[in-house]
Amino acid sequence: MKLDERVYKELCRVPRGKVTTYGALARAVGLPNGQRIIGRIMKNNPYPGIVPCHRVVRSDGKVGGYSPGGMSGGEMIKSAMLEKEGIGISGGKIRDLDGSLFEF
DNA sequence: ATGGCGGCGGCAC
DNA sequence: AGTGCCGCCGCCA
Repeated sequence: MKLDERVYKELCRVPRGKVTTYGALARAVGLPNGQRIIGRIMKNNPYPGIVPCHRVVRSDGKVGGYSPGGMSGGEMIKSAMLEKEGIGISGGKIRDLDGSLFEF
């Protein structure tokens, strides 16, 4: 199975209301340092709407990028979606409702 | 087969 | 605490 497939599958395991990181996802598919590849794969996401690519965030607390179909400025949309799923965001950072950093 | 590139990560200022 | 820079690894020309 191609790497992409595994990543998408792995990503689907992430339940609504929770998030994962690029690095974690990379490790999950056997690439300890393949964070970049994950981003690439998200960009090429062939299953928009099926694979929750918006649920992938950066390990430093920022939401990270989002370019569905190559459109730009999708990061705000990404945050909006995350908040809809119960994930708190403020100042471009992922926060829990009480202001503490979100845990992965 | 080689080079360039990317929705990042971590350590160093 | 915030910003910058370099590193690492698979995919597509």
